[in-house]
Amino acid sequence: MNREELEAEVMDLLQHSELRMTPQRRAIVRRILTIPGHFSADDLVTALDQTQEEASRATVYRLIPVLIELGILREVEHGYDHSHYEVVRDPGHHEHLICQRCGEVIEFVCPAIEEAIVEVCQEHNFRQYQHGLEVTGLCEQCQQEADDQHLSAS
Amino acid sequence: MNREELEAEVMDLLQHSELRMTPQRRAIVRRILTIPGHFSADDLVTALDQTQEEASRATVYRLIPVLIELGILREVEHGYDHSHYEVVRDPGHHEHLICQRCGEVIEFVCPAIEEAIVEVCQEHNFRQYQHGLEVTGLCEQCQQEADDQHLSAS
DNA sequence: CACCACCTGAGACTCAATCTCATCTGGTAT
DNA sequence: ATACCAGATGAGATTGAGTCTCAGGTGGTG
Repeated sequence: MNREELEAEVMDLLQHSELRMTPQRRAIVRRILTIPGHFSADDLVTALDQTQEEASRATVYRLIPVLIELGILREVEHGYDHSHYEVVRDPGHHEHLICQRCGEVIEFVCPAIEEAIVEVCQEHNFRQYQHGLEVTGLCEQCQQEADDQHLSAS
Repeated sequence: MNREELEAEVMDLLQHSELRMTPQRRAIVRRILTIPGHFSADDLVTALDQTQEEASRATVYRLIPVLIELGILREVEHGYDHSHYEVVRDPGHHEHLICQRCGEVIEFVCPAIEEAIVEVCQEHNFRQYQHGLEVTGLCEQCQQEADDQHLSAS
């Protein structure tokens, strides 16, 4: 799905919810869809400030939970900083490997994990909305660097 | 492993790192090990304040990342509030089902997921330190209540 | 085209988390 | 024992992400 189609779909979703379409909300959605990776709420505020598009911090912060509720955004916790979000682009939910040292985020998909989660939810009669798996550790390069550092220190 | 053994092991870990053993650090570790479930940094500060044990907020906040680094604590994100932590008690790492409505946290273990993660890490030459899987949605009771509400609203 | 429930923005506010810096101390070397 | 100092501490100031307030604005329906 390309950006235009996605934007149309999202706008449609908003229109058919009980929400009003306002220039601010359109601007926020448009901006979100042009951000390639993860972003924080404040990144959004800053990005909107820099262009002529108008949407205040309060409005941005108010819209984010709504977009999560609608399944358009998903919260991604990096664990070190404040909240980050990403656009849900189905199909293919992905999980994250996060390097503790350099902060690199490697995305991967794993059907086996998806299936296992569905089974667990059935066992517990839990209705899954979203899930997020984050594996923290060291990426290939940082393993090398960390090991070198450790050797020279001892 | 009971609490005394765990405490001894943790103290040993601290002693053999480059860290100094201070009364404050001992107090914090002892307190952490007596908390049954998840806790926030501020819960810890409050708990220490209430007893005669002494450790300032700054000291608590300074020690938490160290304990995570040592693998003694793990960060658990509830996503709605500030950071929460839990003691790593091996074997049997568990994942979390989190109810968006009432906040209940259901823990579960799933060897299939653990295995899948190990495989993915091997594929990416990633050295795993920790992982956390959080599934958000509705618990059994809240599904019922949310559905009832939805019906009466329409 | 009038109406009003919903939306917005500026800025005050909250409070978890971090920083500062003067003082203290664990643990090693002497 | 004891002197020494890198590392640790605490009280309080500071930061900053996120929330709240409230007066005024507006989308969209009847």
